[in-house]
Amino acid sequence: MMQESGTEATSNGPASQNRAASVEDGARNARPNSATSVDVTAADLIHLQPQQALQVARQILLQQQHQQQQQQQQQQQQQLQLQQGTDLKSPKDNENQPSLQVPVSVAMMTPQVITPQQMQQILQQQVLSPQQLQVLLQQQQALMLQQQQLQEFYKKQQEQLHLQLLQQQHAGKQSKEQQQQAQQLAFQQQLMQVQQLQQQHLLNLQRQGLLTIQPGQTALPLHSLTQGINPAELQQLWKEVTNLKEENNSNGRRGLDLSSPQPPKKPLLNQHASTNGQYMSHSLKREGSTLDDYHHSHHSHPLYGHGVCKWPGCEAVFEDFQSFLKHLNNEHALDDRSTAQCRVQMQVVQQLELQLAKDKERLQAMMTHLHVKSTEPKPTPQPLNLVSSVTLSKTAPPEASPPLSLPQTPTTPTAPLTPLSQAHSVITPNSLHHSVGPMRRRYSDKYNMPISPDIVQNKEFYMNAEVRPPFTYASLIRQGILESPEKQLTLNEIYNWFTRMFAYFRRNAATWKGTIRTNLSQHKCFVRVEDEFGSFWTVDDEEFKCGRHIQRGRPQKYTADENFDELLVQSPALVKNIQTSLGYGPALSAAFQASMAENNIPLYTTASIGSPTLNSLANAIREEMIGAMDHGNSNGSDSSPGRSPLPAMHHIKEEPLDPEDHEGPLSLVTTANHSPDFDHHRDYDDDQGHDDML
DNA sequence: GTGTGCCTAAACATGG
DNA sequence: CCCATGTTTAGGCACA
Repeated sequence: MMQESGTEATSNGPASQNRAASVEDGARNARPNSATSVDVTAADLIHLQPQQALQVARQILLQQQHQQQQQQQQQQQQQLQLQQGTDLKSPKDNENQPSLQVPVSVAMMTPQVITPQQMQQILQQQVLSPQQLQVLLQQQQALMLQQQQLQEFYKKQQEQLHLQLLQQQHAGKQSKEQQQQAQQLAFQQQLMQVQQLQQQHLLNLQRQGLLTIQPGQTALPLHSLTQGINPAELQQLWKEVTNLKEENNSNGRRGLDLSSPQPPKKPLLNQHASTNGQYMSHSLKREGSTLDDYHHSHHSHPLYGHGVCKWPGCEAVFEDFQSFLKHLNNEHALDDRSTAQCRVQMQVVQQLELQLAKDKERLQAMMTHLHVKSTEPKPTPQPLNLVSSVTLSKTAPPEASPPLSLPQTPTTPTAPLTPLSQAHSVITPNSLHHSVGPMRRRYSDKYNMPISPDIVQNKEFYMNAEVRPPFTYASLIRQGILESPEKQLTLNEIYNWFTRMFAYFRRNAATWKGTIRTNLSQHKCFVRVEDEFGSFWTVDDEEFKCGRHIQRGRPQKYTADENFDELLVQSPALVKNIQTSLGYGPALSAAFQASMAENNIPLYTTASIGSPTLNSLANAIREEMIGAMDHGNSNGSDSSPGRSPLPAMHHIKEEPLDPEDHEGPLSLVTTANHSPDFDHHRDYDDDQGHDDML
């Protein structure tokens, strides 16, 4: 928990920086031209080629952005006129310029949102894994939610400003302009304050891993920051809220009541509906009844759910909706704090949008890549997602396609390159209909596919996308250990490796950490070694290839016809501890294992009887170790500071042997504990120990 | 239907 | 007592 390192969130590579920058640049560059270029609806995307669909979608978004920008410009002009003219407008003016009621801030909130429906349409053309789809949809939904909240807040903000301005109006025309100027000043000060809060908030988000802002990418968040705060916008924002007086005049005095309907806002909502299908459903719903009805009868305020105030950081509980409304008006009224929170929320939304843009870019690269690949093999119309691809891969003879030799030439550094899916299956749109639930089948398990190539090639992808890596915990732990300089990691370092390498494991730490501990204990391939500074874990790759677990429960029956030699060879309990009981340093232990592997000799211990070769080699290593230990422990480990790379001679937990099995130091009988299928995969021994790259 | 592998939760033990 | 670490067991799920 406490070791959730704070550095992972910023570990994006330069490639993603470039990608994000290009997205931003593209958006900026496209704006001036987009008005004349794109005239495609989301529905048209269905008829497009998969590669084109996303680009068109992006063009649509850019077009929408441009329209919004135009609206903003219009508003600026209109507000300029308003400022130059009299401060108060007649209702007629209001009717003539309905766009005045469109808050710039609200327009800013919906720059790049595609509806889930649109997203589905697009995605169903593509080749996607359920995980990727899930991630996209979650991001999209989060965006929608936040936008709704922001819109509600801005409505309320405007209404409250209406009231204030109405009061000012009653105070007399003479002082009105002065008051406005004073308020404008105060407002700007508030926003400046908010800017600082935003930066803090961004930093927090970054630390929490919610945002991934690369060092070279600072221009983006800074840009959005300044974009949200620049003086022009301050002016705009101020004018915009001050121009709502007429609206209030025509509507009567219902300023503070959030439940008060806002007929002039309907065009705004519908306008959004044109760009946001999900919101359209809301707006249409609202059009059927007043907002009052909406809030009171449906009680589905975006800031109110399950009896809890959903204002950021609030979470106050309320019995009924009315008390919530009171709370909303009292606790979250227009003040410095609320304004700051609102602006922060805007930044959050902007960042999410940015992230979405990046992910869409990534998605496009993925789809382009996979689409090309999908035409190569026979287009089997079956399987579908990675799960199935795993299954397929398992049916294929491993030696026919050694994972290590897969010539992967990434089209994009972040596109997930899943050798198996590319080699053996085609991800079809049907896969989208499959559940996006947790994957129970991960490759590298039964046939012990080395996962290094995939992890290495998709490193950046897994680091940034909250996609569950399609590997078993045991495979991942092994990878982490083998990646370490000393081929050994403490439990804590294993945790850190997971959080560092996989965005997915930056959440639900309690769950996966527990699973890691269970795996370490249950898998015979993980060997715990103790030294004077603590304990660490190493990998017995041979055992990993066998994929055995520590015997749980009652020992399996050992039939007399089992081959005794094989039992010797397969002694996992011995491997689990006797090896380390000799006090071999992990590095040498790894070397030892490698030697064993090269000789195709299963790793067990010097104590175990077996081949003379093994015995002699083990003895030689032991002597070497003893000599080395005389020189003390010198070389430190980067990944495990404060711990000696050489374990102390004293060790370790004793293997809990069954009493009837514990006969003599050699414990040969423990072999009886093994699974009946212990020797199923001996043919893959030649693969061993060569995939500890990185 | 059954066996197997994996994941997850939980209980428990141990040591700092 | 709390927490981290480690072990063990049980149940659920997916798959062959």
